[in-house]
Amino acid sequence: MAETPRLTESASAVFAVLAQAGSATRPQLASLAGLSKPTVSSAVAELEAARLATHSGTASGGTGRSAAVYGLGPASGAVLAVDLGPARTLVRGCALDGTLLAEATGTREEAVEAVREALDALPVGAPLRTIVVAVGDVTAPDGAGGGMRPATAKAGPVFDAVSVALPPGVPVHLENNVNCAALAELHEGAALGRRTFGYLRIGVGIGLGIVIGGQVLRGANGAAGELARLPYPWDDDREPRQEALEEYVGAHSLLRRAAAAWRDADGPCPDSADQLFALAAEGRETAGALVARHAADVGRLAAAVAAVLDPGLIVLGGSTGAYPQLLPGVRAELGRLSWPTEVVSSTVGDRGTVVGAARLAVARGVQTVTEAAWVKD
Amino acid sequence: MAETPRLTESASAVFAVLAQAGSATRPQLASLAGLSKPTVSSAVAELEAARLATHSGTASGGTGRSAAVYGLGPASGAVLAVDLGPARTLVRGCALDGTLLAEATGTREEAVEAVREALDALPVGAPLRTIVVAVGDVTAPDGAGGGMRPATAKAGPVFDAVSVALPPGVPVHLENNVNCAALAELHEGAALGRRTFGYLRIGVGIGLGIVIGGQVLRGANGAAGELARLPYPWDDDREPRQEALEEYVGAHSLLRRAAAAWRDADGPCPDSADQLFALAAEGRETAGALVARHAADVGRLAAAVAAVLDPGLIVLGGSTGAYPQLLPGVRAELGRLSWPTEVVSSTVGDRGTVVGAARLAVARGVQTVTEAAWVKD
DNA sequence: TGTACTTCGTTAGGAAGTTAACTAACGAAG
DNA sequence: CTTCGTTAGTTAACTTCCTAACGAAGTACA
Repeated sequence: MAETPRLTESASAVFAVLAQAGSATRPQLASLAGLSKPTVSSAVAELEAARLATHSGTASGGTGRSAAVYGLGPASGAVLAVDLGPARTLVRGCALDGTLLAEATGTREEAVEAVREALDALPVGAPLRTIVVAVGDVTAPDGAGGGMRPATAKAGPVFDAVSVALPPGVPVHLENNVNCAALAELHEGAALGRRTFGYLRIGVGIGLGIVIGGQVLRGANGAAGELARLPYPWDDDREPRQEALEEYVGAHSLLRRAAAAWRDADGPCPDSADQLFALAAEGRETAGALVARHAADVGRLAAAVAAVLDPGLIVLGGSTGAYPQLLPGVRAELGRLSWPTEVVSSTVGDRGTVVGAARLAVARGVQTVTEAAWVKD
Repeated sequence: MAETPRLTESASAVFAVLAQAGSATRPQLASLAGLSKPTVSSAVAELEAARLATHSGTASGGTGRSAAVYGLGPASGAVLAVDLGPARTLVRGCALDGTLLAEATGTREEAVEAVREALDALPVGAPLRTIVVAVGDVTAPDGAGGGMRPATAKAGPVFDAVSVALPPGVPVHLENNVNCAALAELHEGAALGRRTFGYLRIGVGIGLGIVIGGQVLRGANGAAGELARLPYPWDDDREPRQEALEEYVGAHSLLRRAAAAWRDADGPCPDSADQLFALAAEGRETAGALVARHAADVGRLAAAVAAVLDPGLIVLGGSTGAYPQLLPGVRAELGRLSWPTEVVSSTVGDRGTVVGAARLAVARGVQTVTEAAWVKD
C-alpha cells in the first residue's frame, strides 16, 4: 500500500483523459493527453498501482503489435445525480467514465427512498466522489463551507428533505435544472460537438441554459438565463411587470388561450399540450393557429436571446417547447427579427436534467480524484 | 546576433507578465508568472539578449538588497489602434506595456492623414506588431486569410479607405467599437478589477459589450450585444419590428420626445442631450420628466440584459447613457424588474473606444512576440 | 513457415524547471 | 563602524518529461 496517495501531474492528466474516453490504449492516451509514450507508460503504471485504472483487454484490430486497453479501476469510484423535479425525482449513479451504475425513480415525496435505492445499487467499495442535485431554482454559492443553496425559497425544503439521505462527507453541488439539461444537450444531445449555444426550455416556466466555450454561464447571482425577468410587456406606453412574460408564454397560458379560442365545432377542448399539438398535426384549424401563435412567441423569446448572446444555435426543450412542429414558426420569427441562428429540438427530452447533472457530477468527480491527490498531507 | 530568434516557453511567459506590469523586478516577475527565481533569471537574460527587455533601474525602497528593475526593450515594438467613429477618427500608438507613444485625431475624412501622422510619430526601429481598427459595425472573421471584415455594409468603405494607409505585412484586426469601449472600462475604467460585466452604450444607437471572464463575447455572427434586435414592441397583441427598439430608446427619440413635450413656458427647446440634462439638473420640470422617462427606458434595457446574462455589473456609457443623473432611475427600474446588479456610469468617456482598441492591440501584440518566436523556420 | 512490415512499449540520454542552500548587497541598530 | 536581519540573485542536485533509438509482438504474404 502506498503511503502517499498523491498522483503526479501526468498521471492526473492521463486519468482525466481515460475517464473521458472510457477505455483507451496507451498510444491513444498519449495523443489525447498530449504526452509522450514513456510518460504515459509511467503514468499508467502509477494509476494501476492506485487501482484507478485496470488492464481491461487488448485491441486486436489492425496490423502491428496489439495494444493493451485500459479502463477505469475500482478505486476511481462513482458519482450521484439527483433531479428534484416538480413531480418526479430521478436519480442516477455513474462511474467516472459516465457509464450508468444505478438508476431509481420516484414521486417528489419518494425522493429520499429513490436516493437510498440508487446508493444501495452502487458497487460496494467504490468511493462516492460527489453528488449533484438539480433543482428548479436559482442556485448560488452558500456563504459558509463552499456549498450551494437554493437562492430563493422555492426548492429549499425539498432539498433539505433529500439531504438527510445523502452520505456525509461527500461534496454536494446544487445546480439549476435548466443548466443541467443544457449540459445533457451538449454532451449527448442536439448540441453535440458545439462549444457555444443556448438551451431554451418552455414549459410551465421559461428558462435558458447558456453554454459558452463548453462551460455553463451561471451569472453573478446564479440567475443567468432566467428569462422570466425579461421586461414584458414592453412598449412605449406600458409598464413591464416582473414575471409577466412567463405567465404569457408558458404552458398554462397556452392552454388558457386554447380554452378561450375553442369553439364547439372543434370538438373537445384539449387539456394538455400533447393533445393540442396532436390536434394541430391532424390539421385542425383552431389548434394549428394556437400552435403557430405559440411558435411566434417562442421565436420572439429566441430573438431576445440571440440579440444579447448571438449563440449560433438554440436548442428548444421543455413540455411545450420540444415539439418539432414549432420549428418552422420559430425559425421564421427568429429569422425575421435577428441573426442567422440554427434552431433545433431537444433530443434528450425529460431525462435531460438527470443526464446533465450526472455529466456535471462526473466532471467534478474526476477533479476530486486528480486534485484531492495533490493535497499536501 | 542570435540566429534563432525563438524564445523559450518561460521567457515568453515572463515577457507577457513584464508587458502587463510595465516594469518589474525579478522576484515580482517570478511570483506573477508562477516561475522560480532561477528560471526567471535565465528568462530575463534571454529577453535582454533579444533586446525585448532592458535593465531600467534599481528598486531601493525597503529593507534588504535592492532589486534590479526591468522594463520593455526597444525590440518589443509597438501597436496601433484606430477608432473610425461616425464623425471623428482617433488614432493611438502604444508600446506593449500600454504606454502611449503617439496620438492623432481627425475628422472622418482625415482618417488616412491621422493614421499616417501617428505612424510617423512612432519610434523608428520599433517593429509594428499589430493594428486594431474599431468600427461601428458587426465584425466577423473574413473567409480568406484569417482577417476581419465588417459584416454589413455600413463601415466597409471607410475601412477600405483607411487600410491604404496601413503598412503592409502587419496583421490587422477589426473590432466592434462597443466591444472596444467595454475593454477600456475593464482595464482602466469603471469595471476595473472585474471579470464579468456588461457595458451598455446608449447613443444614437444602442449596443452592449459583454465581458465574461475577462474576455469579450463576440457571438457566432460577431453580433453578441446588438440589442437593436431585441423584440420591440413586445406584447400580446403587437408585432415586434426589427430595430424598433433603437428608434425608441436612442438619442434621436429622446430629442424628438423633448420637442413634442416642450411647452412655451419651458423656454427654448434643447437640441442636444447635453442641454436637456443640464436643464433637468437645474430642476426644470419638463426636462426632469424626460430624463426620468429615459432612465426608466434604459433600466428596462438593462433588465433585459440582466435577465439573460445576470452580469452583476452594468456600466452605462454613450452620448445619452453616460450621465450619472440617470443612475437612480435606472437602478430603480432594474431593481424592480430583475436581479441585484450594480449600475455605474462610464469613466473613460469618448476616448473609451480607442483606449480599448489599444488594449486589444497590446494583448494581440504580446501574443505575436511570444508566439511568432515559436514558429519553426 | 519464414520473412517483411507495422505498431507497441521500454530504455537511454538530454532539456527545462524546481527546490534548497549559499553568497551578495543593502538598511538599521547598537 | 561593526553586526544582524532581510532580500536579491546564483549554484547544485533532483524531478519530470521529451526525443530517439531499440527490442518485442503482432499481421500479411510468399
